[in-house]
Amino acid sequence: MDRTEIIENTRERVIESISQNMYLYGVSPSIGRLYGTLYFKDKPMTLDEMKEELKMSKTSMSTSVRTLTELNMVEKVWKKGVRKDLYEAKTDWYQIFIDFFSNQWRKVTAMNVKAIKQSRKELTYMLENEVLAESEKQQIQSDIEKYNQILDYYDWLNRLFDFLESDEIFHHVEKRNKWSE
Amino acid sequence: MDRTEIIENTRERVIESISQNMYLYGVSPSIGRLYGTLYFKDKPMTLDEMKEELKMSKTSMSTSVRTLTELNMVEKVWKKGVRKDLYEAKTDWYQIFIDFFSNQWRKVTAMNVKAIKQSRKELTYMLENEVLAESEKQQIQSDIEKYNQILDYYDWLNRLFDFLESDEIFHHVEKRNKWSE
DNA sequence: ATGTTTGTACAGTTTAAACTGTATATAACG
DNA sequence: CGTTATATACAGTTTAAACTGTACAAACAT
Repeated sequence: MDRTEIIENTRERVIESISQNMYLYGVSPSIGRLYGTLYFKDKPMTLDEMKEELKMSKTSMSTSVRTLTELNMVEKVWKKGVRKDLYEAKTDWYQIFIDFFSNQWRKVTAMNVKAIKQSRKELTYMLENEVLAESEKQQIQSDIEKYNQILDYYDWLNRLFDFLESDEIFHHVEKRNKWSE
Repeated sequence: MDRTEIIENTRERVIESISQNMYLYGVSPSIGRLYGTLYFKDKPMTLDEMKEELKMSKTSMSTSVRTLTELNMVEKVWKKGVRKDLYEAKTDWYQIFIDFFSNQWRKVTAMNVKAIKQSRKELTYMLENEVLAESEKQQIQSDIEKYNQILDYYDWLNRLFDFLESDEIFHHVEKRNKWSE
């Protein structure tokens, strides 16, 4: 095994490890492997280069790159004279982590909040306008209380995301250069 | 449509919304629906009751409950005289959120760190013990620098999890009772 | 002990996600 | 303008995940 091969293997191991773990961001291992590949290439890549490197279809590369773009993990770059689209990996993992929450989680919680408010509205209406048996009333009030607690939680979650998005978090959990220079 | 049905529908909407969004925790919609169902039942449930309620197999209920238990979203409870296992939903979503990171994310980052340290070790060895062309040397040093940056990031991430796990986070992003009493 | 009940392993089936190849729209170039 | 190159929509295929039913092991009751 020659040296170039060893270097290649060390990379391969790390890429594999990154890809296996990217399910935390809700993407498949293949997409993870693509990100890993882009991460180690210091130049931007075209879809054809990715296809070649990963031995996969161009269609897959296209959709995967789109997914990674939506996650803010990859961006399209322009280069004069090059017709093909070029993509490169973003390398600021702190930012990627924070963006993931701000984008993905916020979207999801917003949908939940909507559903809950609608349900709460309907229950409140019943409570105010209908003649109810005592057991029904308690049932409803118990549900409304649950909804309220969930709303408070989502409110907290959003403020947490604000906290992360502003760089305030780095005052309390600071970046350190323990390993890198 | 009578009142009981309306109440049921409002719950159903919220459960559906919860279940659709639980992919953020890496679980399937069915598992989300199970959690939602348990969440609204104020009593613990047996596997047979879940099976009945969701019209699914007992095997699925068993594995789903296990998954939810690993996520700290459900816990087994004991009740004198009842032979069947009883499970109930945990309701402290703040804690669930934090536990998710402390457990799942930490596990994953630990694996990544291991792979990276191994790779870095091999590269460092080459650098110190082999005669290398200048281009190879630069290649290796560039990779090592990448590994170091990743390690610093993971170090930060773990300290962030510490920050969440200690209740320090609640001093900066406090719980509020805006909706609930 | 013996018989019953309950939870889960496992193999097989169904359903959904990932992936490919072709066909087409859009943009770049002469 | 016509021609060529590039990315993506879409239908079809493959692969993986989710789910079920049966069979068995562990726990309990008698």
